Amino acid sequence: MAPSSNIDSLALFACLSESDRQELAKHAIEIPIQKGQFIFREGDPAEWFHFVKQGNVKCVKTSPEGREVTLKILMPGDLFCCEASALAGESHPGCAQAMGEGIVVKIHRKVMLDVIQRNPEAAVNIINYLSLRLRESQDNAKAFALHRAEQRIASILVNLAQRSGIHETNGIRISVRLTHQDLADMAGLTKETTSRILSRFKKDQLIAGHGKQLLILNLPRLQEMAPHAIP
Amino acid sequence: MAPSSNIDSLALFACLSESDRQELAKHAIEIPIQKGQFIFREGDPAEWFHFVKQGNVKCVKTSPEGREVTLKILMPGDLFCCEASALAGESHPGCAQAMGEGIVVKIHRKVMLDVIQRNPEAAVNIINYLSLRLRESQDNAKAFALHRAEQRIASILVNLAQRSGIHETNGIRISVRLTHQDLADMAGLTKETTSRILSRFKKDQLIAGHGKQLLILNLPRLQEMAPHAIP
DNA sequence: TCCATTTAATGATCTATATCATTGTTTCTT
DNA sequence: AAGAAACAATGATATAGATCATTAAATGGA
Repeated sequence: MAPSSNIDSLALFACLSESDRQELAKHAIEIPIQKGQFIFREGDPAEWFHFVKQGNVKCVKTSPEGREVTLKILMPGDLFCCEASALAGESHPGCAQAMGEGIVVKIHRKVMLDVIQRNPEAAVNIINYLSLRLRESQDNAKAFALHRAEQRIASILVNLAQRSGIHETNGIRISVRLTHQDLADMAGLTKETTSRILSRFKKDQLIAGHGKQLLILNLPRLQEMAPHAIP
Repeated sequence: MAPSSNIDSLALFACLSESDRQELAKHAIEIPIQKGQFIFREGDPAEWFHFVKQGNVKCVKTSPEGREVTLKILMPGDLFCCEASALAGESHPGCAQAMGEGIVVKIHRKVMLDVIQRNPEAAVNIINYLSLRLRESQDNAKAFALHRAEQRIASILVNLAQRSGIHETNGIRISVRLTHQDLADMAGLTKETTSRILSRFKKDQLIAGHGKQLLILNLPRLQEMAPHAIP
C-alpha cells in the first residue's frame, strides 16, 4: 500500500497534491488505542492534529464534581481537536477518550501548518470543517437550552443512525456500542432518565436492541420528535 | 480618514499588506442598524462576512415554539457568522439581531475568499478565530449540561464584565444594556428565574444597578461561583 | 461456562426551575 | 412631564428530571 494511504481517507486533504499528501503521510504517526484510554486530556498542550482511523473516540468535558458531557462521538475519518487551536499550539479544551479498540493517526501541527501555508485550498477546507463543527456545537448548545430530555435523546439517535447506521432488514443498527451512561453524557441527563426514555421508545416500537446493541426501528418518527435546525 | 479605517479595528486583518487592506476596505459596506433589527435570519444565504463596528449585536437561535437562546453577544470589532460557512456560501445557522443603534460592516465572501487565498497568514488567523469560537461554544454547551442556573448567570456576568466592563470607582459597569429576558436567553432560563437570581446577587452585594444598568461589585466572588474551564 | 463486574430497569421521593399570576417600577414616546 | 408600554419583583403552584434504592440482566475474563 502507498505510504499516503493513512491520510487518504480524510476528505480534508483531497485537494492536496500527491507530494503534499506524501509529505503528510511521511509524518503521520499511528497509535493503537484501547478502551477507556485517554488520547489526550483537557489542558494538555495541543501539539498534534489527530484523526480516527479505526474505532470510536469521544470528546469529553468534565466538571469539578466529576460529572461529564460528551461533546461528540468520532467515527473513522473524523479529525479531532483541530478545535483545540492545534495550529496556534494552545492547550486541549477537552479530553479525547477511546470507546473501544482502534487506531488514531496524528500529525504534528508544524507539518500541518506548513502544508496549509502552501495550500490555500486546504486552509479553506479546514475553515469549512471548523464552521461545520461550530454549527454543530451551537446546535448542541441550543438543544441543551431549549429541548426536552426526550427530544435530545431522539436527536442523538437520529444523528448516530445517520453517521454510523448500518441498514439491516429489521432496522438501522447503530455500530457504536453505547451504554445508557454514554447516551446520558451526550444528552446532559442521568443514566436513569435515559434508561426510562429508552424503555418508552422500545415500548413504542421506535427502537429495539438488547444491551449496547441499538436498533432503530422507526427513524421518521424519531426525526419528527427531534426538532429541526431550521423550523 | 484613510479608506481602510473600517477594517483596521479587526485584529484578524492586521497581518495583511496595505494593498490587501485597502482592497477589503474598498468593498466594505457600512450598514446602520436599529434596535431589534435583524441583520440576517436563520436560513438566509450567507453571502457576506459581517463585523460589528459600533453597538451590540446578538446571535440568536429560536425554537419552533418561540423560545430563544442567545449564543453570543457581539461587541465592536467582533466578526460574526464566519461560522455560517460564509466562505462556502451556505446558509446562516442563526439570526443576528441589533440590540440597539449601531453600525455593521459587511464584506462579500468572494472578496474575502480572494484575500484568504493570497494570504495564508490571514487564513490561519481565521482558523484560530474559529477555534476560539468553537471552544467558547463547547464551553457553553458544557455549562448548559452541567452547571446550575446560578452558576450560569455568574459565568455570563463575569464574561460580560471582562468583555465590556468599564471600571468605575464603585465597581465594574457592564456597558451592554440588558433586560432580564436577555440574560435569561443567554443562560437558557426563564426571566423569572433570572430575576430571582439577580435579586439574590443584589442582596449578597455581588452586583448593583437599577434597570438595565448592571454594576459588578464583587467580581472575584462571581468568578468563584462560575466553574472554571479547566478544574 | 461460570462467576464477578458492569449495566439496565424501574419504583419512590425530592428539588430546581418552569409556569401562572399580580403589583410595582422603569423606560420610552410625544 | 404625562401616559403608555415594557420590564422587574415576587408569591403560589406545578413538573421534569435528579437522586436514592433495589433487583434483574448482560457482559467479559479466567
